Amino acid sequence: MQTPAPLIAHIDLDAFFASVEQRDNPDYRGKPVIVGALPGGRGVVAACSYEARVFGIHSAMPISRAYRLCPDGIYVRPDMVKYAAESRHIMQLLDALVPAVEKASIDEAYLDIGGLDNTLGPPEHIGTTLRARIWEATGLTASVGIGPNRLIAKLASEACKPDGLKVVRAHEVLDFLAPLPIRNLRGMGPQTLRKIAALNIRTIGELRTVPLPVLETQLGKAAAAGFLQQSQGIASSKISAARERKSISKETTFSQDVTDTARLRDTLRELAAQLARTARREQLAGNVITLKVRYAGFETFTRQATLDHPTHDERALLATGWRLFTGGTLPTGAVRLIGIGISGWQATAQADLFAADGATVTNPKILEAIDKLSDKYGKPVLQVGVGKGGGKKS
DNA sequence: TCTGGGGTCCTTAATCTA
DNA sequence: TCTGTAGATTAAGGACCC
Repeated sequence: MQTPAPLIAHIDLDAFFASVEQRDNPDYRGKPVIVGALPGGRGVVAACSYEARVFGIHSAMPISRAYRLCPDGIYVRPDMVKYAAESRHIMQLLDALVPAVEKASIDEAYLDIGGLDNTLGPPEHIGTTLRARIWEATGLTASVGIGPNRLIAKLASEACKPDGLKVVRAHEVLDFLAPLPIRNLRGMGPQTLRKIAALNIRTIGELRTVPLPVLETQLGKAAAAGFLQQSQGIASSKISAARERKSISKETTFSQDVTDTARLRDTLRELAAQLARTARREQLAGNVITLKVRYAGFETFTRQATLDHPTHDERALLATGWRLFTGGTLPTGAVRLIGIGISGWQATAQADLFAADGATVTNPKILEAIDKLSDKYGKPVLQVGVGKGGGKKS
Protein backbone atom coordinates (compact mmCIF):
# COMPACT_ATOMS: atom_id res chain seq x y z
CA MET A 1 0.00 0.00 0.00
CA GLN A 2 1.24 3.48 -0.84
CA THR A 3 1.92 5.89 2.00
CA PRO A 4 -0.50 8.84 1.78
CA ALA A 5 1.01 12.30 1.23
CA PRO A 6 1.47 14.10 4.56
CA LEU A 7 -1.42 16.38 5.47
CA ILE A 8 -1.45 18.39 8.67
CA ALA A 9 -4.24 20.43 10.23
CA HIS A 10 -3.50 23.21 12.70
CA ILE A 11 -6.33 24.23 15.01
CA ASP A 12 -6.18 27.54 16.82
CA LEU A 13 -8.90 28.68 19.20
CA ASP A 14 -9.73 32.31 18.51
CA ALA A 15 -8.76 34.76 21.31
CA PHE A 16 -9.13 31.77 23.59
CA PHE A 17 -9.12 33.23 27.14
CA ALA A 18 -11.20 36.24 26.13
CA SER A 19 -13.68 34.08 24.19
CA VAL A 20 -14.21 31.82 27.21
CA GLU A 21 -14.90 34.88 29.37
CA GLN A 22 -17.33 36.29 26.80
CA ARG A 23 -19.13 32.97 26.54
CA ASP A 24 -19.47 32.70 30.34
CA ASN A 25 -20.42 36.35 30.91
CA PRO A 26 -23.09 37.48 28.44
CA ASP A 27 -22.48 41.11 29.51
CA TYR A 28 -18.99 40.90 27.99
CA ARG A 29 -20.16 39.93 24.51
CA GLY A 30 -19.49 42.44 21.77
CA LYS A 31 -17.25 44.44 24.12
CA PRO A 32 -13.47 44.85 24.43
CA VAL A 33 -12.38 42.21 26.95
CA ILE A 34 -8.75 42.21 28.10
CA VAL A 35 -7.52 39.18 30.07
CA GLY A 36 -4.30 39.70 32.01
CA ALA A 37 -3.02 41.98 34.74
CA LEU A 38 -5.41 44.58 36.13
CA PRO A 39 -4.85 48.26 35.32
CA GLY A 40 -2.63 49.90 37.89
CA GLY A 41 -0.57 46.78 38.45
CA ARG A 42 2.49 45.33 36.74
CA GLY A 43 1.87 42.92 33.93
CA VAL A 44 0.83 42.38 30.36
CA VAL A 45 -2.18 41.37 28.26
CA ALA A 46 -2.49 37.58 28.10
CA ALA A 47 -5.33 37.64 25.56
CA CYS A 48 -7.93 40.09 24.32
CA SER A 49 -11.17 39.93 22.37
CA TYR A 50 -11.34 41.05 18.75
CA GLU A 51 -13.33 44.09 19.92
CA ALA A 52 -10.29 45.09 22.02
CA ARG A 53 -7.93 44.62 19.07
CA VAL A 54 -9.75 47.44 17.28
CA PHE A 55 -8.15 49.78 19.85
CA GLY A 56 -4.69 48.48 18.96
CA ILE A 57 -4.44 46.17 21.95
CA HIS A 58 -2.63 42.86 21.49
CA SER A 59 -1.25 40.11 23.69
CA ALA A 60 2.04 40.79 25.54
CA MET A 61 1.31 44.52 25.57
CA PRO A 62 1.97 46.17 28.97
CA ILE A 63 -1.36 46.55 30.75
CA SER A 64 -0.67 50.22 31.44
CA ARG A 65 -0.53 50.88 27.71
CA ALA A 66 -3.66 48.82 27.04
CA TYR A 67 -5.51 50.89 29.62
CA ARG A 68 -4.45 54.12 27.96
CA LEU A 69 -5.70 52.82 24.61
CA CYS A 70 -8.98 51.54 26.01
CA PRO A 71 -9.90 52.83 29.49
CA ASP A 72 -13.50 51.59 29.12
CA GLY A 73 -12.50 47.99 28.36
CA ILE A 74 -13.42 45.06 30.60
CA TYR A 75 -10.25 43.94 32.43
CA VAL A 76 -10.29 40.37 33.77
CA ARG A 77 -7.70 38.29 35.65
CA PRO A 78 -6.99 34.98 33.88
CA ASP A 79 -8.63 31.85 35.27
CA MET A 80 -6.10 29.28 34.12
CA VAL A 81 -7.88 26.37 35.81
CA LYS A 82 -11.00 27.07 33.78
CA TYR A 83 -9.08 27.51 30.51
CA ALA A 84 -7.09 24.31 31.10
CA ALA A 85 -10.30 22.34 31.65
CA GLU A 86 -11.80 23.79 28.48
CA SER A 87 -8.62 22.93 26.58
CA ARG A 88 -8.68 19.31 27.84
CA HIS A 89 -12.29 18.99 26.75
CA ILE A 90 -11.47 20.17 23.23
CA MET A 91 -8.35 17.99 22.95
CA GLN A 92 -10.39 14.93 23.98
CA LEU A 93 -12.92 15.78 21.31
CA LEU A 94 -10.16 16.02 18.69
CA ASP A 95 -8.62 12.76 19.92
CA ALA A 96 -11.93 11.02 19.31
CA LEU A 97 -12.05 12.28 15.71
CA VAL A 98 -8.43 11.92 14.56
CA PRO A 99 -5.84 9.25 15.50
CA ALA A 100 -2.78 11.54 15.85
CA VAL A 101 -3.27 14.78 17.80
CA GLU A 102 -0.42 16.87 19.22
CA LYS A 103 -1.35 19.51 21.74
CA ALA A 104 0.96 22.44 20.93
CA SER A 105 -0.25 24.80 23.67
CA ILE A 106 -3.37 25.47 25.71
CA ASP A 107 -5.22 26.75 22.62
CA GLU A 108 -3.53 25.02 19.67
CA ALA A 109 -3.17 21.53 18.28
CA TYR A 110 -1.65 19.83 15.26
CA LEU A 111 -3.50 16.88 13.71
CA ASP A 112 -2.15 14.33 11.26
CA ILE A 113 -5.02 13.97 8.78
CA GLY A 114 -3.05 12.28 6.00
CA GLY A 115 -4.94 9.33 4.53
CA LEU A 116 -8.20 10.17 6.30
CA ASP A 117 -10.07 11.17 3.14
CA ASN A 118 -11.71 7.74 2.96
CA THR A 119 -13.30 8.16 6.37
CA LEU A 120 -13.59 11.92 6.90
CA GLY A 121 -13.65 13.23 3.33
CA PRO A 122 -11.47 15.82 1.59
CA PRO A 123 -9.43 18.38 3.61
CA GLU A 124 -12.08 21.11 3.37
CA HIS A 125 -14.67 18.73 4.79
CA ILE A 126 -12.36 17.62 7.60
CA GLY A 127 -11.70 21.26 8.54
CA THR A 128 -15.39 22.14 8.50
CA THR A 129 -16.21 19.11 10.65
CA LEU A 130 -13.53 19.97 13.24
CA ARG A 131 -14.71 23.56 13.53
CA ALA A 132 -18.37 22.54 13.78
CA ARG A 133 -17.68 19.96 16.50
CA ILE A 134 -15.75 22.45 18.61
CA TRP A 135 -18.51 25.03 18.26
CA GLU A 136 -21.27 22.52 19.13
CA ALA A 137 -19.40 21.20 22.17
CA THR A 138 -18.06 24.46 23.63
CA GLY A 139 -19.63 27.48 21.95
CA LEU A 140 -16.12 28.61 20.95
CA THR A 141 -14.84 29.35 17.46
CA ALA A 142 -11.63 27.94 16.05
CA SER A 143 -9.59 28.63 12.95
CA VAL A 144 -8.22 25.68 11.02
CA GLY A 145 -5.30 25.69 8.59
CA ILE A 146 -4.47 22.65 6.50
CA GLY A 147 -1.25 22.06 4.59
CA PRO A 148 1.45 19.53 3.72
CA ASN A 149 3.45 20.25 6.88
CA ARG A 150 3.25 21.95 10.27
CA LEU A 151 4.59 25.29 9.10
CA ILE A 152 2.11 25.65 6.25
CA ALA A 153 -0.80 24.46 8.41
CA LYS A 154 0.08 26.98 11.10
CA LEU A 155 0.48 29.87 8.64
CA ALA A 156 -2.79 28.89 6.95
CA SER A 157 -4.69 29.05 10.25
CA GLU A 158 -3.10 32.44 11.00
CA ALA A 159 -4.16 33.65 7.56
CA CYS A 160 -7.82 32.76 8.07
CA LYS A 161 -8.32 34.00 11.64
CA PRO A 162 -10.79 34.45 13.21
CA ASP A 163 -13.35 31.70 12.68
CA GLY A 164 -11.96 30.59 9.32
CA LEU A 165 -10.69 27.64 7.33
CA LYS A 166 -7.88 27.61 4.78
CA VAL A 167 -6.40 24.71 2.84
CA VAL A 168 -3.02 25.12 1.11
CA ARG A 169 -2.15 22.28 -1.24
CA ALA A 170 1.46 21.21 -1.93
CA HIS A 171 1.59 22.90 -5.35
CA GLU A 172 0.30 26.18 -3.84
CA VAL A 173 2.87 26.42 -1.04
CA LEU A 174 5.43 28.72 -2.71
CA ASP A 175 2.79 31.18 -3.96
CA PHE A 176 1.09 31.16 -0.55
CA LEU A 177 4.33 31.98 1.27
CA ALA A 178 5.79 34.54 -1.14
CA PRO A 179 3.85 37.69 -0.09
CA LEU A 180 3.82 36.95 3.64
CA PRO A 181 6.07 39.11 5.86
CA ILE A 182 9.16 37.31 7.20
CA ARG A 183 7.80 37.99 10.69
CA ASN A 184 5.47 35.01 10.10
CA LEU A 185 8.31 32.47 10.05
CA ARG A 186 8.83 30.33 13.15
CA GLY A 187 11.60 31.60 15.38
CA MET A 188 11.62 35.06 13.81
CA GLY A 189 11.64 37.44 16.78
CA PRO A 190 12.64 41.09 17.03
CA GLN A 191 16.40 40.40 17.05
CA THR A 192 16.44 38.18 13.97
CA LEU A 193 13.97 40.45 12.21
CA ARG A 194 16.31 43.40 12.71
CA LYS A 195 19.25 41.48 11.22
CA ILE A 196 17.30 40.36 8.15
CA ALA A 197 15.76 43.80 7.67
CA ALA A 198 19.34 45.06 7.34
CA LEU A 199 19.47 43.07 4.08
CA ASN A 200 16.37 44.95 2.89
CA ILE A 201 14.31 41.75 2.94
CA ARG A 202 10.63 42.03 3.91
CA THR A 203 8.73 39.05 2.53
CA ILE A 204 9.26 35.32 2.59
CA GLY A 205 9.48 35.35 -1.21
CA GLU A 206 12.35 37.87 -1.04
CA LEU A 207 14.11 35.82 1.64
CA ARG A 208 14.05 32.82 -0.68
CA THR A 209 16.32 34.68 -3.15
CA VAL A 210 19.07 35.44 -0.61
CA PRO A 211 22.18 33.24 -1.10
CA LEU A 212 22.84 31.04 1.92
CA PRO A 213 26.35 32.45 2.62
CA VAL A 214 24.93 35.99 2.78
CA LEU A 215 22.29 34.94 5.29
CA GLU A 216 24.89 33.02 7.28
CA THR A 217 26.91 36.18 7.83
CA GLN A 218 23.89 37.75 9.56
CA LEU A 219 22.40 34.79 11.42
CA GLY A 220 25.00 32.04 11.68
CA LYS A 221 24.91 28.71 9.87
CA ALA A 222 22.11 26.87 11.67
CA ALA A 223 19.60 29.71 11.76
CA ALA A 224 20.28 30.76 8.16
CA ALA A 225 19.71 27.26 6.82
CA GLY A 226 16.56 26.90 8.93
CA PHE A 227 14.97 30.12 7.72
CA LEU A 228 15.85 29.42 4.08
CA GLN A 229 14.19 26.01 4.37
CA GLN A 230 11.09 27.61 5.85
CA SER A 231 11.01 30.16 3.02
CA GLN A 232 10.86 27.22 0.59
CA GLY A 233 7.98 25.69 2.54
CA ILE A 234 10.09 22.85 3.86
CA ALA A 235 9.19 21.80 7.41
CA SER A 236 8.37 18.81 9.56
CA SER A 237 5.07 16.98 9.21
CA LYS A 238 5.68 14.77 12.24
CA ILE A 239 2.98 14.70 14.88
CA SER A 240 3.91 13.34 18.30
CA ALA A 241 1.05 12.82 20.68
CA ALA A 242 2.99 12.84 23.94
CA ARG A 243 5.64 15.48 24.58
CA GLU A 244 7.82 14.98 27.60
CA ARG A 245 8.09 17.87 30.01
CA LYS A 246 11.69 19.11 30.39
CA SER A 247 11.39 21.43 33.37
CA ILE A 248 8.99 22.97 35.87
CA SER A 249 9.36 26.47 37.29
CA LYS A 250 7.53 29.02 39.42
CA GLU A 251 8.28 32.72 39.47
CA THR A 252 6.72 35.93 40.62
CA THR A 253 7.14 39.61 39.90
CA PHE A 254 6.73 41.92 42.89
CA SER A 255 4.32 44.81 42.56
CA GLN A 256 7.21 46.94 43.83
CA ASP A 257 10.91 46.04 43.76
CA VAL A 258 12.10 44.37 46.98
CA THR A 259 15.34 44.78 48.92
CA ASP A 260 14.21 43.14 52.18
CA THR A 261 15.99 39.73 52.28
CA ALA A 262 13.45 38.26 54.71
CA ARG A 263 10.67 39.00 52.23
CA LEU A 264 12.70 37.55 49.38
CA ARG A 265 13.30 34.37 51.34
CA ASP A 266 9.62 34.07 52.27
CA THR A 267 8.67 34.48 48.63
CA LEU A 268 11.21 31.88 47.56
CA ARG A 269 9.82 29.52 50.20
CA GLU A 270 6.30 29.93 48.82
CA LEU A 271 7.52 29.38 45.25
CA ALA A 272 9.51 26.30 46.34
CA ALA A 273 6.37 24.91 47.99
CA GLN A 274 4.31 25.48 44.82
CA LEU A 275 7.05 23.95 42.71
CA ALA A 276 7.30 20.91 44.97
CA ARG A 277 3.52 20.39 44.81
CA THR A 278 3.50 20.52 41.01
CA ALA A 279 6.48 18.18 40.72
CA ARG A 280 4.95 15.65 43.12
CA ARG A 281 1.60 15.82 41.37
CA GLU A 282 3.38 14.98 38.12
CA GLN A 283 5.55 12.40 39.88
CA LEU A 284 8.77 14.08 38.79
CA ALA A 285 11.97 14.62 40.74
CA GLY A 286 14.99 16.41 39.33
CA ASN A 287 18.51 17.14 40.47
CA VAL A 288 19.10 20.46 38.68
CA ILE A 289 17.77 23.47 40.59
CA THR A 290 17.68 26.83 38.82
CA LEU A 291 17.26 30.17 40.55
CA LYS A 292 16.13 33.15 38.46
CA VAL A 293 16.46 36.74 39.61
CA ARG A 294 15.47 39.90 37.78
CA TYR A 295 16.59 43.25 39.11
CA ALA A 296 14.98 46.69 38.96
CA GLY A 297 16.68 47.48 35.65
CA PHE A 298 15.28 44.26 34.12
CA GLU A 299 18.73 42.59 34.15
CA THR A 300 18.03 38.89 34.52
CA PHE A 301 20.34 36.23 35.93
CA THR A 302 20.03 32.49 36.46
CA ARG A 303 22.14 30.28 38.68
CA GLN A 304 22.06 26.49 38.74
CA ALA A 305 23.07 23.82 41.21
CA THR A 306 23.26 20.13 40.44
CA LEU A 307 22.46 17.97 43.43
CA ASP A 308 23.49 14.37 43.62
CA HIS A 309 19.94 13.38 44.59
CA PRO A 310 16.82 14.11 42.57
CA THR A 311 14.29 15.96 44.68
CA HIS A 312 10.78 17.37 44.71
CA ASP A 313 10.97 18.41 48.33
CA GLU A 314 10.32 22.04 49.18
CA ARG A 315 12.96 22.16 51.91
CA ALA A 316 15.69 20.96 49.56
CA LEU A 317 14.46 23.36 46.86
CA LEU A 318 14.41 26.34 49.22
CA ALA A 319 17.80 25.50 50.75
CA THR A 320 19.42 25.19 47.34
CA GLY A 321 17.68 28.21 45.86
CA TRP A 322 18.57 30.43 48.80
CA ARG A 323 22.18 29.29 48.74
CA LEU A 324 22.36 30.20 45.08
CA PHE A 325 20.86 33.60 45.85
CA THR A 326 23.27 34.35 48.67
CA GLY A 327 26.27 32.63 47.09
CA GLY A 328 27.98 35.87 46.17
CA THR A 329 27.80 35.52 42.39
CA LEU A 330 24.73 37.71 41.95
CA PRO A 331 24.64 41.51 42.07
CA THR A 332 23.06 43.21 45.06
CA GLY A 333 20.11 45.52 44.53
CA ALA A 334 16.36 45.78 44.42
CA VAL A 335 14.74 42.62 43.07
CA ARG A 336 11.86 42.79 40.63
CA LEU A 337 11.31 39.06 40.08
CA ILE A 338 12.39 35.87 41.77
CA GLY A 339 11.80 32.33 40.54
CA ILE A 340 12.88 28.75 41.00
CA GLY A 341 12.76 25.70 38.76
CA ILE A 342 13.68 22.01 38.57
CA SER A 343 14.93 19.96 35.65
CA GLY A 344 17.20 17.00 35.08
CA TRP A 345 14.66 14.31 35.81
CA GLN A 346 16.17 11.21 37.35
CA ALA A 347 14.30 7.94 37.47
CA THR A 348 16.38 6.67 40.35
CA ALA A 349 15.49 4.86 43.54
CA GLN A 350 16.39 7.93 45.57
CA ALA A 351 13.58 9.93 44.03
CA ASP A 352 11.10 7.54 45.53
CA LEU A 353 12.41 8.23 49.00
CA PHE A 354 10.83 11.64 48.95
CA ALA A 355 7.29 12.33 50.00
CA ALA A 356 4.40 12.03 47.60
CA ASP A 357 1.84 13.57 49.92
CA GLY A 358 2.73 17.23 49.74
CA ALA A 359 4.54 17.22 53.07
CA THR A 360 8.27 17.44 53.58
CA VAL A 361 10.82 14.70 53.00
CA THR A 362 9.74 11.45 54.60
CA ASN A 363 13.08 9.75 54.81
CA PRO A 364 14.82 11.38 57.77
CA LYS A 365 18.10 9.64 57.03
CA ILE A 366 18.29 11.19 53.58
CA LEU A 367 17.38 14.62 54.95
CA GLU A 368 19.89 14.34 57.74
CA ALA A 369 22.60 13.31 55.34
CA ILE A 370 21.81 16.20 53.00
CA ASP A 371 21.74 18.70 55.85
CA LYS A 372 24.97 17.41 57.38
CA LEU A 373 26.83 17.50 54.11
CA SER A 374 25.37 20.89 53.22
CA ASP A 375 26.45 22.31 56.58
CA LYS A 376 29.86 20.72 56.36
CA TYR A 377 30.62 22.19 52.97
CA GLY A 378 28.57 25.32 53.37
CA LYS A 379 26.60 24.58 50.21
CA PRO A 380 24.14 22.06 48.88
CA VAL A 381 25.50 18.60 48.14
CA LEU A 382 27.21 18.09 45.88
CA GLN A 383 28.32 19.65 42.59
CA VAL A 384 27.58 23.35 42.52
CA GLY A 385 28.38 25.29 39.39
CA VAL A 386 28.84 29.02 39.73
CA GLY A 387 29.84 31.88 37.53
CA LYS A 388 29.98 32.21 33.78
CA GLY A 389 30.82 29.02 32.01
CA GLY A 390 30.06 25.68 33.46
CA GLY A 391 32.33 22.99 34.54
CA LYS A 392 32.24 21.13 37.77
CA LYS A 393 33.31 22.91 40.87
CA SER A 394 32.53 20.57 43.67
C1' DT B 1 6.33 52.38 27.02
C1' DC B 2 7.86 49.45 30.16
C1' DT B 3 7.93 44.97 29.85
C1' DG B 4 3.83 38.20 33.36
C1' DG B 5 4.47 33.41 33.74
C1' DG B 6 5.83 29.10 32.14
C1' DG B 7 8.05 26.88 29.00
C1' DT B 8 11.70 25.21 24.89
C1' DC B 9 15.78 25.35 22.18
C1' DC B 10 20.17 27.26 20.76
C1' DT B 11 24.75 29.43 21.28
C1' DT B 12 28.72 30.43 23.79
C1' DA B 13 32.23 29.65 27.00
C1' DA B 14 34.54 27.21 30.70
C1' DT B 15 35.92 23.00 32.28
C1' DC B 16 36.54 18.04 32.41
C1' DT B 17 38.17 13.81 30.40
C1' DA B 18 40.11 10.51 27.34
C1' DT C 1 54.67 11.72 34.22
C1' DC C 2 53.80 15.71 31.66
C1' DT C 3 51.59 18.23 27.99
C1' DG C 4 48.52 19.28 24.27
C1' DT C 5 44.10 18.72 22.38
C1' DA C 6 39.47 17.38 20.70
C1' DG C 7 35.11 16.24 22.13
C1' DA C 8 31.75 15.98 25.85
C1' DT C 9 29.57 18.12 29.56
C1' DT C 10 27.85 21.83 32.16
C1' DA C 11 26.20 26.46 33.11
C1' DA C 12 24.50 30.90 31.70
C1' DG C 13 22.14 33.75 28.86
C1' DG C 14 19.60 34.96 24.60
C1' DA C 15 15.75 34.43 21.79
C1' DC C 16 11.50 32.89 21.07
C1' DC C 17 6.59 31.05 21.77
C1' DC C 18 1.83 31.05 23.73
